[in-house]
Amino acid sequence: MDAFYASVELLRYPQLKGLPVVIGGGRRKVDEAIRDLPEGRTLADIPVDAFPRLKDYAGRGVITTATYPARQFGVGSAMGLMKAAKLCPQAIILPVDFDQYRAYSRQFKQIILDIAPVMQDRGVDEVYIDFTEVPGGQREGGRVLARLIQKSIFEATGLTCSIGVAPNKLIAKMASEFDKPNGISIVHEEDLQTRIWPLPVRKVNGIGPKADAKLERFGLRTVGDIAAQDRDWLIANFGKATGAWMHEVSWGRDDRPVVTESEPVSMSRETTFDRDLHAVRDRAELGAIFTHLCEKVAEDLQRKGYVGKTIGIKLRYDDFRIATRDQTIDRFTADGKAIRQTAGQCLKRVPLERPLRLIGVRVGALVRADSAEAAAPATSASRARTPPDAAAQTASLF
DNA sequence: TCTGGGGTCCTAGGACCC
DNA sequence: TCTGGGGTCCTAGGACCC
Repeated sequence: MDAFYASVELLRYPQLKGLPVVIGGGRRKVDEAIRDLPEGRTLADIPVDAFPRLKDYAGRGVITTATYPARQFGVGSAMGLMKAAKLCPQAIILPVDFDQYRAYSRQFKQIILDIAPVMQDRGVDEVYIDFTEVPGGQREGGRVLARLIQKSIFEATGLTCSIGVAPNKLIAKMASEFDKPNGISIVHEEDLQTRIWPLPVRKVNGIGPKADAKLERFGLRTVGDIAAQDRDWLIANFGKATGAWMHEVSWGRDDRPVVTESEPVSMSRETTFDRDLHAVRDRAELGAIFTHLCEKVAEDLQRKGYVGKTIGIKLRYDDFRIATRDQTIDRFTADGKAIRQTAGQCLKRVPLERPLRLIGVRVGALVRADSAEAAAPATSASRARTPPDAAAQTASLF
């Protein structure tokens, strides 16, 4: 989907069309500014001048989505609000409304499913679709079906998307970025050298900042540069799995199927504070937030019908380093109090001297609540062990 | 005044078992 | 009298993705 969150916001505030708009996460002030907007006859009647501007509301947080006019200023996803405010102070800022995005997400995915049932979920705004067996899926190399999907989604929602059609997921994903927004790109196997090899390695789904930097150190900038290397050389320098994978990918090879169903592995909740908090000085505030996160995860598990037995915490310190601790208990649970109890034990094992920026709670090793496993006590093989108290002096903090 | 939130997968060491 | 080999599970950290 094209600029998904922002596009959904423009559906309710069409007066913002053509303007630089950014969606920024988790800023209470922005939520309040939107709540306090003057009432128009409809949302579409609220004057543009009444909307909050980035320069007045930038704080701790990042941009999740920017409209195309905002991108003209160099503003983009994952950019800090402070930096974005310098590039485009007059941009309008709106808070994230996940419930709304999820609703549109369900809608566009259902439209696709009705046309092409082999669909893999890739988050709220992206899917893989296997056209192979869809009647008419091969017409004009897939373009006819791609057009039908675009048209159906637009007519039902007013949202646009960009589609890449290719022999596998790897190439299709890259192709989907060739013609944005509202475009269709078809890439054939024989287009590898002309259309894929010139791309920077970072365009490969799975090559992130670290791999990019390492490849750069070897002077490898493009996908073609990787393809020109010996498979054995890649393995020698990047490891058995990664090296072999890079070799396959650079030659456009990918045999992963489109997976239509999968079970969740973990569920978590985390929050970044408005200001850094200290385990001792801000103990009460932290404790309340921590308990609340445990309750939220428990609600999530119960609503979706899962139980888990590995409870974990995550801390982000003021210096951005991350610490995680987890503990596996001997019964599956989705109970807030049980989660809080074990998460509290985890907290005792982690250093709490530095100010904290974020705290999170996670439940993993999930099974469906109605499964046989969920009811059974731990087997001897998976018997939980109690880890030692590594930071006993902080034991009383929570 | 840098840098969200919710995920998956991989690696590597250690415990433990047969 | 020197301690093999294979397997699973658990834990911590890290890379990456949307």
